[in-house]
Amino acid sequence: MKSYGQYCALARGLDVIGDRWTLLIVRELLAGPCRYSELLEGLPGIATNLLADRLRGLEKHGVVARDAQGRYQLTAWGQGLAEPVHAIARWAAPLMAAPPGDNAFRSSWLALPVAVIFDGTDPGRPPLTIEVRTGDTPLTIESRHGQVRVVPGPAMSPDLVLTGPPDGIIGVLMGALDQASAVSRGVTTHGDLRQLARLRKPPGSVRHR
Amino acid sequence: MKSYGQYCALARGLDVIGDRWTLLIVRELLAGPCRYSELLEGLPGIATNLLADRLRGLEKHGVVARDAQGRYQLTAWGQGLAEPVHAIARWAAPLMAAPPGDNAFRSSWLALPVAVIFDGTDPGRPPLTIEVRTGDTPLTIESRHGQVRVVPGPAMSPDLVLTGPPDGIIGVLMGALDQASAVSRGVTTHGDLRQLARLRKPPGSVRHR
DNA sequence: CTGCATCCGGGCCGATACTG
DNA sequence: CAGTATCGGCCCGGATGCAG
Repeated sequence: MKSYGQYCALARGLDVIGDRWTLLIVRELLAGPCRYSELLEGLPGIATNLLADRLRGLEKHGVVARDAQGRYQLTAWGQGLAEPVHAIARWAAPLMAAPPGDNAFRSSWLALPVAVIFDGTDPGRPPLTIEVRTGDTPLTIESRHGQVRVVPGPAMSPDLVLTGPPDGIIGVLMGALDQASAVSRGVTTHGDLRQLARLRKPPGSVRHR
Repeated sequence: MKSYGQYCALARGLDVIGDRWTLLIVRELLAGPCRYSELLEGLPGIATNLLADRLRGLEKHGVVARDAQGRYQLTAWGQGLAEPVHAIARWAAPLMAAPPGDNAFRSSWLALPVAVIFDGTDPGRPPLTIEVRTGDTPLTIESRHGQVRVVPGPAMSPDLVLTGPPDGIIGVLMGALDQASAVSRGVTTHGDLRQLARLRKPPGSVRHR
């Protein structure tokens, strides 16, 4: 992309990450190192040459590097994009109220709303294991040591199991849907939904970065 | 722009603000309502039809609205873009170490680094008035009631006056340049630079949103 | 003068085919 | 598996036109 040619941090930042698809590539890499084919799989709709172009650009700018196995991973500076990405996702949360329609979905993308909803470290947050069955593959949300993280695959002995379409799952995780609304959205639950509320941050609490 | 077609908050957000120039238009509007011609002036390099296109798109999506005088302004939702914009600017701060070269610059763009450096409300922050003479027009940084804001135009009786090129000014505001380095960067100061340090946030302090 | 619309050349995007 | 090559089409950028 052509540079904006402006001496402004926003413009110079967008010179690096403003290209189409670039931040979505970063979203994939925020989950950990990825092979080229994994990126293609996680970015339905991208053309292969564009993915190669973007990765070259990100590597040139020092956002992405190759590891020993040739996988792509974020540099320390690239990891810093978690905050802009979360900020955009938080701002765009109202857009998720519209149903997926024919939009593509990968269950790994749930890591983003989970990071936004269960942000930061909270010593008072209880441990909990949630298995989520939606999209292409099951996934586990784990609350441990006051932090919430997402790992691929099913859980061994989950406290809560959520099954259903992605919009319903996100509504339940956000706390926007109660048990009855969740059912009407096609979400079936095994376990007590109220455990989720204890994972969310109380409003006005201190943010840890 | 074509939609990414993904059920993901980041992708859906970028469907709205991911187009080229869009976030720079938002940057301008974060300073307050703007006429079309003011936007053109603050966005050197943009084509007039693109500005019109982007404004239409932002209006359609509910990010921007017209006020009684026909000026463009952010909606309540659009104001929420301050956080993503600040997050990108914070991430891109290292890119500002490279000198402006032939990049364009507007002194009003200093509002962004000022918002990032002197973020939030801090009751312990002393009142202070700084006049900055750089770029196209002078501008005043005011610390009042624990908050720091930028207003156009010179100050009546500033505690500190900074004159010089934009990269030097930003270095001084960040605290990256001491008095001697500032001079070597072409910045002349009237007043005590140490007053600036009292405006910056102590690391690890609580963030208020 | 403000606030756009139109036109057009060039470059980027998107889909497919192909290769080491 | 991990990209490169190619090509049509759309979007971007710059100049110009024009209505209120």
